[in-house]
Amino acid sequence: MKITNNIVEIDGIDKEILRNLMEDARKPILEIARKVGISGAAIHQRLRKLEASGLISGSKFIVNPKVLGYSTMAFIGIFLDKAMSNPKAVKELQKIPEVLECHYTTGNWSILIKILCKDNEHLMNVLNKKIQHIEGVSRTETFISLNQQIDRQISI
Amino acid sequence: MKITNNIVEIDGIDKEILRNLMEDARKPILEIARKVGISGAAIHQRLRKLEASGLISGSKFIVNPKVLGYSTMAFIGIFLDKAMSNPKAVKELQKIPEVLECHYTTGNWSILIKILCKDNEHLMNVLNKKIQHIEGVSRTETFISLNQQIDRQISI
DNA sequence: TTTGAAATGAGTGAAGC
DNA sequence: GCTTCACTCATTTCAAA
Repeated sequence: MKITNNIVEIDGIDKEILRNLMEDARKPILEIARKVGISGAAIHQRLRKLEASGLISGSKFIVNPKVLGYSTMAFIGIFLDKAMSNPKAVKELQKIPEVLECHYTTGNWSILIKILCKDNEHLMNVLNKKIQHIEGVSRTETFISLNQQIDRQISI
Repeated sequence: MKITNNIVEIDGIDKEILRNLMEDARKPILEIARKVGISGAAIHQRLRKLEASGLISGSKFIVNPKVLGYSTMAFIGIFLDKAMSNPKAVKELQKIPEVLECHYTTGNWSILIKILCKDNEHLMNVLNKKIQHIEGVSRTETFISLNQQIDRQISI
């Protein structure tokens, strides 16, 4: 592992370890060890270094929202009255559990959010009863995702 | 666990298990067992059922792209000549590793993608040399994320 | 950075309530 | 659906190369 300008460079074994764990966070270290041909203890130590470098920010179980009845995903562009209102608006958006992502963006809107609802009615309620009521929000534009065709992490 | 209309409903213990593993996929089952007060084997059995129900779609290590030098995230709205071109365009987008998400959306564009690049120059190259060259792509609109303020999964 | 060995702790499956 | 028990396997640490 090499660090230049706060950018980490990793070698092929680290990449192999990460690729395996990015696919399945519970894959046993020993199994990876057998695959890449070094001892489990070595992998263990490499992982500690990767964590210390900040490259690994954790691990997550992925739940399938559709099985819980959440099948409407949408992007919403939000216009704010003044740029000033941003931190306050984000604080309010945090409180809405349906909001999965929130980006401060260049271009048309001040904020772009990704939201996940059960159905269109649920989406409408969140929009009209929650988002539109946030102080500073003047207008919104909604784009419903009819189908998500790609969903992945950075490739290593 | 109850299943109605293909929608799964889970009880408080399942929620507790999922919440723990969504936060840290490698958290030992026995540790969760001690927290929620039932045996490890019982948790193990519940997890098998949750997997079988399709609620759990796997687990992932999360890498921090900034540490690898990827610090420019953007959303790009893509206009396609004809709706027909969609499957072909998606196939081409699949081949571009910088593309993390791809949604077929209602509204202005045919497609909305999320993309992660090292810097603005890298983003410009992907746009001009890859995306604009895809057959059927007529125009694009780019929104750079200056700051991602929320990033989470569905709340359980 | 790697290794092997040793100790602790976790995952798994069967049987019984 | 939970429990306990027995077994196997993984994780973690450490000293040494």
